[in-house]
Amino acid sequence: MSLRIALLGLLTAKGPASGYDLAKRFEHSLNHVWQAGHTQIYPELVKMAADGLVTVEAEGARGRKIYAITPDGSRLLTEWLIEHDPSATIRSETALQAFLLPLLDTEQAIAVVERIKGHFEARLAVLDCQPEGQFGNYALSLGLRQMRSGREWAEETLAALRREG
Amino acid sequence: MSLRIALLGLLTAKGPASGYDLAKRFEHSLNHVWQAGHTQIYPELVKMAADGLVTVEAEGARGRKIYAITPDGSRLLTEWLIEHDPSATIRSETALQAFLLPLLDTEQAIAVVERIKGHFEARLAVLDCQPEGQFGNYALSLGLRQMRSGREWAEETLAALRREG
DNA sequence: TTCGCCATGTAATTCGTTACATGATTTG
DNA sequence: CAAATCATGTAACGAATTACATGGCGAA
Repeated sequence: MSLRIALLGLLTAKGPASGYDLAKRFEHSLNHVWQAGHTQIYPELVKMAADGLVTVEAEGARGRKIYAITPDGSRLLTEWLIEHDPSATIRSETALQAFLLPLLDTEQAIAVVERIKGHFEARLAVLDCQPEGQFGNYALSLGLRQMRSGREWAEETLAALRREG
Repeated sequence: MSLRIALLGLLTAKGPASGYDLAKRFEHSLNHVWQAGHTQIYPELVKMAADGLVTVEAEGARGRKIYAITPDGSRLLTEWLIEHDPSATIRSETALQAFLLPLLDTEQAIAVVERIKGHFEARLAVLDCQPEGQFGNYALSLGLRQMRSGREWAEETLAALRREG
C-alpha cells in the first residue's frame, strides 16, 4: 500500500510523470522516507492503472507513458493520510548493531560506533543540502532531528565506551 | 541476513532457546529494533541449522527443539557486526505521512500530526518501561532519543500549523 | 561510430505478513 | 471437562531486491 501512496503523493505534489520520472523523484525527495527502484515502480503503476488510481495521460517516444492521478487516486490518498495508523514496524540495521554491541570487546565496539556515527553524519549532510521551503519540508525536519539524535547517541556512546575501556 | 544475525545475537546473549522462546525474546527485547514473528523464525532456524550456524542441542516434548549457536554462527555474527555497513534503507509510514502533510488543509494536518505525536508517545512509554542496565541498553538509549526527537518534531509542527492556520 | 546515459521493462529470488492447521498442557 | 494458552508448524500471498535484457538518443 505505502508504495502506492507514495506514488500518488508524488503525482499530486509535482504533477503527471512517467515511471522513470517517478523513480527520480523518489531518489531526490522521498529518499529519507521511503525507497523504491524502477523495478518496483513500473509494475506497480500498471496495477494502479488497472485499479483506476492513475491513468495514462500521454504516450511519448520509446514507450514512455505519462501517468496522472485520477479522482479515485486522490480519494484513496487523502483517506490514507487521514485514517491510516502508521505501522510501528521498524527494521534498522543500525539499531540492530547497537543492540548487539555488548557482544564485542570495547575496542571493537568503539570501531563499530565510529562507523555508525559516520553514517549518521553522512545522511545528515545529504539532508542539509536539501532545499528548505520545498514540498518535503515536514519530513525533512523530522529526518534532520532523527539523524542529529542518532549522531548524539553515537557521541555519547563513544564517550562512555572510552571511559570504561 | 539481518534476521539470522538477530537470532544469533539472541542465542549468544541469552543462551540456547527454542523457536518459540526466540519469538518471545524478539517481542520483549528486540521489538524496537527488528521484528519477526514465529512464522518467519521457525523456517529460518531450520535453514540456519542446515548451514551449520546453529545446532539442535536438545529435543523436548511436542517437537520442541532447543537451538544453540555454533562456532560458525559466532564467527558470522562477529564478522557482520564488525564489517557490515548498515544499509540506509528507511521505510517509515510515519515519515511518509509527514512528507505528504502539505496535501491536506491545516485542520486535517493538525489531526494527523496529533495522531503521529500519540504514536511517538506510546512507543516512548513502552521504552520507558524497559529495564535499564540490561543487554539491549545501547539500542534502548538510541530508541529513546529518536522517539523523543519525533515527539519534539510533532510538537513543533503542531505549533507551526496552529500559528499559520 | 562508439560510449555513456536515458528509459523501459521482465524474471528469479528473497524477505515478510496473514491465514490456516494441529495438538499438548495448564487452569478453573 | 472446557477454555485458555503454549508450542510448532505450513501455505499463500505480497513486497522488495538483484540480475538480466533491450533499445533510443546525444555528445565526443
